[in-house]
Amino acid sequence: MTRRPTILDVAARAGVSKSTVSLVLQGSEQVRPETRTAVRAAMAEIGYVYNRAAAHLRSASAGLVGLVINDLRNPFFTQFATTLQMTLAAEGYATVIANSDEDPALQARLVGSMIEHGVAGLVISPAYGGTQAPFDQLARTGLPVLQVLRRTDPRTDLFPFSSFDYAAGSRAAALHLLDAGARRIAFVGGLPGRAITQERQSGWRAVMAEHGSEAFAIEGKPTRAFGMEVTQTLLARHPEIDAAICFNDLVALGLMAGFARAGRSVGTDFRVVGFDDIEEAAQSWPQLSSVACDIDHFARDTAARLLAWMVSARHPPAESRMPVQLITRASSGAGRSRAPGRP
Amino acid sequence: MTRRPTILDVAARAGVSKSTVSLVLQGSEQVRPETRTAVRAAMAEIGYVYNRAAAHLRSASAGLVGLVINDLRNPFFTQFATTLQMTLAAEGYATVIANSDEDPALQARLVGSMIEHGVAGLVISPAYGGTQAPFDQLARTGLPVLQVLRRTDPRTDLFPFSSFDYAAGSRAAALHLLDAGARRIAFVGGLPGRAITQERQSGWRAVMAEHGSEAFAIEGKPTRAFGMEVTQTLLARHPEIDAAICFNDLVALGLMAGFARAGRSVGTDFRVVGFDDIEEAAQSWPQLSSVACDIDHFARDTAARLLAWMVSARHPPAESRMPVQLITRASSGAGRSRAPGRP
DNA sequence: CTGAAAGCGCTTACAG
DNA sequence: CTGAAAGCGCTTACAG
Repeated sequence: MTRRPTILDVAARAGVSKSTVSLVLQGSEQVRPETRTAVRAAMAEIGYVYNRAAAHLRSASAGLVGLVINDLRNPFFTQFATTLQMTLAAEGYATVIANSDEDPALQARLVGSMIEHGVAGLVISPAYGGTQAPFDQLARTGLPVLQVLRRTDPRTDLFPFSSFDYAAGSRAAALHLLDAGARRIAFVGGLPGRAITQERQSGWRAVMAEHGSEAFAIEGKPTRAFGMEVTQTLLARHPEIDAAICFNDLVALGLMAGFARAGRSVGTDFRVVGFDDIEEAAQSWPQLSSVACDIDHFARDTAARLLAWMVSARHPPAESRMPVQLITRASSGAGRSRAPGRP
Repeated sequence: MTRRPTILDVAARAGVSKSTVSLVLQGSEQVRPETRTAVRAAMAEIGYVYNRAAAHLRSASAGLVGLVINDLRNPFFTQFATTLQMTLAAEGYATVIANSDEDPALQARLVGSMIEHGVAGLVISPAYGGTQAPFDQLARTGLPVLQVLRRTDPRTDLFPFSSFDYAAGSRAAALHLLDAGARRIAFVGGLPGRAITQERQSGWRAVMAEHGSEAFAIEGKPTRAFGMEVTQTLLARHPEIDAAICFNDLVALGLMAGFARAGRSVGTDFRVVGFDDIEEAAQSWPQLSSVACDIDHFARDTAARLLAWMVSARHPPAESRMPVQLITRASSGAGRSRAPGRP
């Protein structure tokens, strides 16, 4: 295995100086087209590979962006990660995706590793718990850092936060269920004490208060298994509940599987609305109504925000909320109509 | 924003030479413990951050591993990617995960980008189609490269291939269904002409041949939607079919949703076995029998293979197959027993 | 155990 | 438009 060719080898082959090769590499306009072509040909002939480490050492950026996700196995985050990566790739940035797996210690190491690798910016959906250390470290670097979907560091001036307008979504879901004939609407799932649980409950709570109904919530893990579990509780101990807004679609699908097992029909006896509108929502039976969060749009928006900050030093607003949309399907006893997310 | 501190700053602060700092950075034994402690303290005080680009430029490796996945949105691959990343992280390697999204052109760019970033090794589950160009480029670098789950380049001496023993899995599934009382077993899903479709069919084909039954396959996309679609075809035009082995669990779940919609019961009238044993298989209703592919084990195994190759120059075998296991549940009319994957 | 020197492969002003 | 020179922040022998 021979030594990897460098710009010196390319320069020798093409009969120019290495500065010229460097300029061609950067797509400079000040090199004659013929020269450029000759240099490109020389590169191809000797199998030249650009060495980013060297470029990075001398200049500012390696064109790397870091993405730290609390749970990459969750399809919602996977979708966000892949779309963000592809959007940034179109702008010439490579994205390093890492999964902190809800582990603050691992997250701290990942953030450290990304800084060492010289990322030009970072997007983080943080794990809960742990210390401020990684954010302090990030603050010291002065790097553009975006908190998305979860806010664990309150310094949104340093780490701007963006998420969806979940409150509007749960309000729309509650109004829709009442409209469809539901009388007692529970909120199912979501870990207690978490900001996102509170946000996804808030619109529903407001509607319940407006209607003088009790806001009955059963909190728990955002999983299918928890949804199935809740079915038992509901059937055995809360027969008066005739509808549920679920923390996410997984809980809703679990709840529906539980009703199926009990031989109870969803969409008439009991109405369900989920959150996220994952692909499966439209493919379950009955089809699941859900508050759609356009994660692709959100990912592209996040990329644009980060690029503006990295490239043009345009600092994003401290907090922003993307609108959501209620998609009504059979599980809430509705047809195919669509109601806007902001009533 | 001030200049990032370098080892020179650390050296000045600690009152040693920069070589000593470098040795401490590498955890060398030849530095006195007191000196080491002093250097570490100096680093913390001035907020020193290791510059990997510089280290990489001078020495061999940046401790980076590349992972290119054809469809990172597929939970099976997501699980593989996250487990591989975490296993390699435990050995001090950072993994750059990228999604080629089944696009050969994008894949070529991603491979090029990873080489430029100086990865020490690469794991690829390749997209189908496109040219050999990226593999030729990889061959020129002499880098350790592992093909996993899909083999698109036949040079397994250069790019060792590993996957699951799907043939044994579909054989076990077919025998189990016959044993449970099924008479006519179809194979549903899997894109025509793909090696993996052929592999997942092969054991079933062999069993059908041994029993003198016709091997009836309906090929198609590996999606829930396709599974639902097939239900119509089956009910309307092939009432004699009383069981199906599905290309993957998504197809199987779609098929089951289709039967549910038609008011037909799965597990008695019709038996279903899926492939992959994704989390949802145990949470659907009825629970789905499936050929389990231990993707976590496979990911750890892949990491070990790659590390052995990168670190100790131990070349893996050209091809290897990991055993699978048939998990029988209600969808095939079985109890909770487990039958081994290799009958 | 520690220090002085060279060099990894680029980019960046600066001359020409 | 092109060339010669310096330097990015490390690691690596090599002396001491």
